Amino acid sequence: MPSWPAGGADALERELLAMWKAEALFSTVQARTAGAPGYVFYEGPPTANGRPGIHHVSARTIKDLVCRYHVMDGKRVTRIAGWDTHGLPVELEVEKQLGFTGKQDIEEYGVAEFSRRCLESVFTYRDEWVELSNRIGYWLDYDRAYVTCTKEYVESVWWLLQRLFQRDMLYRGHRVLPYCPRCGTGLSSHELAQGYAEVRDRSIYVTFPLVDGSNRELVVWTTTPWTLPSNVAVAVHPDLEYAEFTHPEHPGRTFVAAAARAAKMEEILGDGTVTGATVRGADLVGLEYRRVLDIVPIDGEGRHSVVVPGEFVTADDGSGLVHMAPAFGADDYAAGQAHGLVLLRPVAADGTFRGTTWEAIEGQLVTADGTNELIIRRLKELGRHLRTEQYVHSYPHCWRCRSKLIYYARDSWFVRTSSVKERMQAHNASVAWHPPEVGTGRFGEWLSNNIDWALSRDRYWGTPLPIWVSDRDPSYVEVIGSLAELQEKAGFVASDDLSVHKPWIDEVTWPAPDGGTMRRVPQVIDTWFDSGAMPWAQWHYPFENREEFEAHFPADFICEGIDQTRGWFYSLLAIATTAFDAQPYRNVIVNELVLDASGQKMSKSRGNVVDPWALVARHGADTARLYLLMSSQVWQPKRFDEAQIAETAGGFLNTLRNTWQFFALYADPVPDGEIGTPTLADRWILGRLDATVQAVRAAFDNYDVTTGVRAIADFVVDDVSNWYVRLNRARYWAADGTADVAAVRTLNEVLATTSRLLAPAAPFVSDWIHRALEGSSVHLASFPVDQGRLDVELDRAMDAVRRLASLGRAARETAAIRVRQPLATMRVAIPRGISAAHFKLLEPLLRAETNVRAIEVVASDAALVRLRAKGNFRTLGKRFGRETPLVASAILKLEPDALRILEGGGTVQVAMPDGSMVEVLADEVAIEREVVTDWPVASEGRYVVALDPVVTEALAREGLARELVNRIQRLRKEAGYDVSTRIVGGFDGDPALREAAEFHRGYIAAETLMVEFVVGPSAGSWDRHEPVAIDDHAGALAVRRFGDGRSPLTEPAPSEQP
RNA sequence: GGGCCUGUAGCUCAGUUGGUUAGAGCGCACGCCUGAUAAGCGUGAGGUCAGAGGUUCAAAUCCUCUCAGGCCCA
Repeated sequence: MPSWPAGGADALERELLAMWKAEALFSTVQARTAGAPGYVFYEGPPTANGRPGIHHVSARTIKDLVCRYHVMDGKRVTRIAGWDTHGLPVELEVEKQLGFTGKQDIEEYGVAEFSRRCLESVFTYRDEWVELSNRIGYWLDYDRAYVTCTKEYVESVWWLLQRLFQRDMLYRGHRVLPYCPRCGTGLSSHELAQGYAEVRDRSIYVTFPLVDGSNRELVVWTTTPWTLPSNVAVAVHPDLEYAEFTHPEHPGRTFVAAAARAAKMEEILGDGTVTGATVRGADLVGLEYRRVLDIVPIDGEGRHSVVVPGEFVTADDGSGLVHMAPAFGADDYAAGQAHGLVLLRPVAADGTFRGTTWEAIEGQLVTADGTNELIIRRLKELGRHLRTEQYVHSYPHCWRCRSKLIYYARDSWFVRTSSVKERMQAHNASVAWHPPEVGTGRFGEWLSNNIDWALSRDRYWGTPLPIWVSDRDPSYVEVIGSLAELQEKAGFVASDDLSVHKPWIDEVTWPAPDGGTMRRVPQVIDTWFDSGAMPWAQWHYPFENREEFEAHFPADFICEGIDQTRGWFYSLLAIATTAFDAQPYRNVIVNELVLDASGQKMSKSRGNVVDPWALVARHGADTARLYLLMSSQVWQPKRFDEAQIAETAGGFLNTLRNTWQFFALYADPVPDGEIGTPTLADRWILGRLDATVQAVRAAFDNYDVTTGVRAIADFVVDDVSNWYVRLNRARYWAADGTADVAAVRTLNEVLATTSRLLAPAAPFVSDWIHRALEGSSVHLASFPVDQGRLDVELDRAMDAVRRLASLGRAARETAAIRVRQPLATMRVAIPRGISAAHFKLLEPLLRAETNVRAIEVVASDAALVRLRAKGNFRTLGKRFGRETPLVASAILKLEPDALRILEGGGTVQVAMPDGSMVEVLADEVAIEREVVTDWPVASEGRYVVALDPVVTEALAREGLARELVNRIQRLRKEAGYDVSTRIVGGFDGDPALREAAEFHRGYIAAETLMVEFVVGPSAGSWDRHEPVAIDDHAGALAVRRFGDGRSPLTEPAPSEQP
């Protein structure tokens, strides 16, 4: 049998990778399952212009496990790689290379060349992604990977968009969007989420004088002074109380603010503030005021300088009166729509003031500190400024360039997702989320607050919106759904992937029916739409591969990080629902973040990022995979502690390797022929194996990968290595040189089946073992099936034996009697559920483990045992409720006769404190045995052992003999003998030791492969000759090889062993 | 401010529908084994189940609040 590769896990895994490559193993597996029933997996496309990190290893390990499991279970699993290639990250990377700072640079540089560079940049790290995935054993088909920027992919996306338009799911509108002035683009909410940061801003209180003839002034609070020139209304809550405040320092002025903000007003105006009459917000609605900064001409239609009602107004902060600039806030825009307000937009696309009558502020960036400064100073000059406060809040920033975002009304195209909200919720309800709370919680919440998907982006490198509009009548719109249509309308032929992108696609025009020209709208679409379109677009559906698409929709399984809640999880569902009212995926595993050892998020700035390559090189991919799978549930944030890797996953693999090495050492070659008679232990371990198979299958079927992998590890460590192999070692090195056939075959099966169980989780080491044992790759094997060999009675009995052995050792420890010293008797008590017959069969094993001559199971009638009754609260509670403790304490007082009745299944009466009698049933009482003895005792639950501590002369002699064996073995080792070296031994010592040696000479000789054993003074040359001290006995031992030509000894034949 | 998750031994984690004395691995201490040996095994110590209330005969488990950490959203 092959020997375990030297050089650690890395060497073993690289050897296998080379083998897999040479064998084309992945394509072989795929080909073999081609005709099998399908199990559909979707790979979420990564953006390959960033490097893969440890969390990608985590997600890919889970994906790989589930896919491998289903393949081994006889399914066809298509595993197509995908690359997300569009979007702002790509553009920004190119901008960085070129030293650009904004869209103007791109325009000047030329969009054509810019797009070319984006295409090049997209695959910067593709090789690293492929290599790392490959290195960790993640199998994907890269040959037909879907790439979102190919003309085929784009065509499928266009087809989907056309379908949405036909279904009235795509429309043009305005929306106030978070907008990055530097990048010149609106951000989607999922992008927005990534850029919140604590900032300190100035907030100001300003006053708007009413023009109703009173001297009242509205107190308005804003955190964005730059929006004040665009103010057209003030919102009040119609049900809120507003009060008039006056102060001697402001003679003749009356300030209006929410009554609930009185304390704030006093803080602003100072001590002596007088609170006057109150009025409901509804009564303020409709009042007009004088504009505070009259620097923007009002040219549009609509109302302005008016008080409007708003349900969103609160009195939690500010003044309870909210300034409205409809172009620069979502609430503001909605209020503008509702109340017919004019839309003032004195800000250009680059975020600077444009079109004001105030020269100083023209061209200033609205988010710049100096701009606010200017405005505040002017407000002070106008006497409208009341107060400036520091205001610390969480404010959105551009997730890439860190610029402060502004909210800005833009022309946009939307997907009408809100109209199918209930359908999305219904589809979501039938998704099996792991863990479930993501589906009901985070994702469910997100869906229930759904708003229309703002689809368009004012950028360059993305799937162009396939919408052409007449330049004469903007209401005439055509949405293109295929390249063929474009060819028909405009003679356009897509020459390459770039040709369907900006700027080339923008050159495609055709005459409009109204006499104008059909020109494409300038926008591209949200990259998330690309990835969410992959179920269709990866097949170039519907232009090709219709059968493939139909066979691969919906997905049985996807797995991504929690950050995809608003990303891919949503875009898949939104597209499937709006376009087809279909559910796109059935089972989802959501994996959480990988944190560093102290629970901090990994980030480049913290410098705590784990390099996956270095990690794999140090520990091996299997170890890394197992650690990520085992250490905690994959949907919990994982503290990544490298020290823990070696402890958890490494420990398990170490045990597995040792077990293998033990097997290879003694069981080579695996004997042919009939298996012979399996021992109880063989039957037991095969039963455990089947139970493990069942547990692992149940866990994997339920997408609980952690529990499944843990079950394998527990089986290998506890059942196989620590118990089965340890107890059966002697069967492998039988004296005649041939190992016990049943033992070898059993362990062979256990290891081979274990390697198949483990293959989805740890594909390298499992394959190595499987090849060594079976001569074929584990990845071509079937996932094990439970063969029903679990004998529950035997299993329980063995479990009892293991517990009792442990207790026996504990009892020895308390009595300070070492295990080598045989003892006469151990009394044990076991729970009623253990089959006596099976226990009896296993008794020799327990005797050997605890080194006792006899085991007595104490029965209920044994004098040494006292029966004690305890209430079984679980059953008692159901029947007696409040009375439970009373009944339980009455049960404690039951007499032995009553207990025997209960043990036999009968019922008895117990006396309650009030003198009444109640009947209790057998299953309401737990009978415990207490060993009444002065022997050393150890117990755990209902398991009890008591050891007879008396060491008789014979036992002492035997103990000494065992000690001698032990010392001779050590000498053999020191002398460097092979395990099969026959030896000659010599011993002399005090009378007790000599007697023990003589008496047990046969036993000693057999244990140590001793051909001759000289007891008493002897001469001659020895390889080793050393004094021994056993307790207070002293002697000397010597060994040498037998038959090495040295002087013969004249010893009588060994005596028979007693 | 809202939503979700987490808090159990020094560390990492289990803990079923509430039920008798809350478990494991690692680490630690002590010991065993020496034919798996640059391995293996055992025993032991170690816990106010984050805290406070509540429901219940009975709470790590259910409810409420508080505290701490994380994520997401405003």
